Amino acid sequence: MLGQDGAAGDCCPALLTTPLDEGQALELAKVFKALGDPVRLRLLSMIASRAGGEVCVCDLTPAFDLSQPTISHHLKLLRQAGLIDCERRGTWVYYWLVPEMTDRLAALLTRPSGDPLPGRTAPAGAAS
Amino acid sequence: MLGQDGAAGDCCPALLTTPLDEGQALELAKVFKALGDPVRLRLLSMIASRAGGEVCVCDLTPAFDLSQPTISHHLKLLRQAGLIDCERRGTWVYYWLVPEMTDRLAALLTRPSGDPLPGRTAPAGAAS
DNA sequence: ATGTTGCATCGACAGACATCAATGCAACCC
DNA sequence: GGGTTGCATTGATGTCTGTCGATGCAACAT
Repeated sequence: MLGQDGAAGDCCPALLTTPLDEGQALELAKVFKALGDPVRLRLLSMIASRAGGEVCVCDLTPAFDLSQPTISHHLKLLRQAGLIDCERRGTWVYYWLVPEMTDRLAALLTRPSGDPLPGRTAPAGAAS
Repeated sequence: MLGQDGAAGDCCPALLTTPLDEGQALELAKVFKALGDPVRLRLLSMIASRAGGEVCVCDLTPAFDLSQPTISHHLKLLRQAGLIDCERRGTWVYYWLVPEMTDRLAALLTRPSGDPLPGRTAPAGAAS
């Protein structure tokens, strides 16, 4: 997976400075695909911004005009992407953010400040 | 769009600290959806990491086992998402990264360091 | 003008995905 | 026990999406 590759020389795929290989691209795409839906984005946002760090599903479902199974499905995808995790406690199930994953994505999308993206040399006919 | 809302009180959607509203979620989802495909991720990575800041399509296409129309299609989606831009120069078309967009995404996924995500209080029955 | 090359667009098609109603299952309450 | 509530899973269905071959169009070469 993408969340446990602290093994050898593969610390961070470096999206913006080195061409991604196929394997990395496949893993990463799964996570971004999970973020590529407005319902899941709102779910993630509601979970992440919750004081206490946890949300009960029963607090999420009524915020949408969608059936309960649909919300459950979206939560499952977010969990499979490693973005959230959950636990059953008595009758209710609580979800929380996995900040390590969002941290990783943020790092991927951050360009190194020292020797940043080449910054393309003003193209010939682009002045206008 | 998402790239020009420097207007009033909407500087940055704040994915992780405030619940996203439906409109913001829809716009953001378009961008993440564009990133949610391994081919597009590799294309973006190849474009972003290119010395000089630009890549000719003719340098991208042969790197994939896909037809030329398919690559063209993916480039179009990345461009519509605001992640890259392009320009025709003579016979060739050159693409480059729009760093403002990746910067914005990185900011969205970065949790505020001062008073960060509540950091959930160790759940009651989770000690095992 | 004619041919060639680089890239975008079109139309078609198979596979993936979001959604729902129905059902299953666990935990609680009586 | 039986009933109820909270959530996940299943199966079905309509829509979206990745892919291709065929075609169109612009720029260059001869």
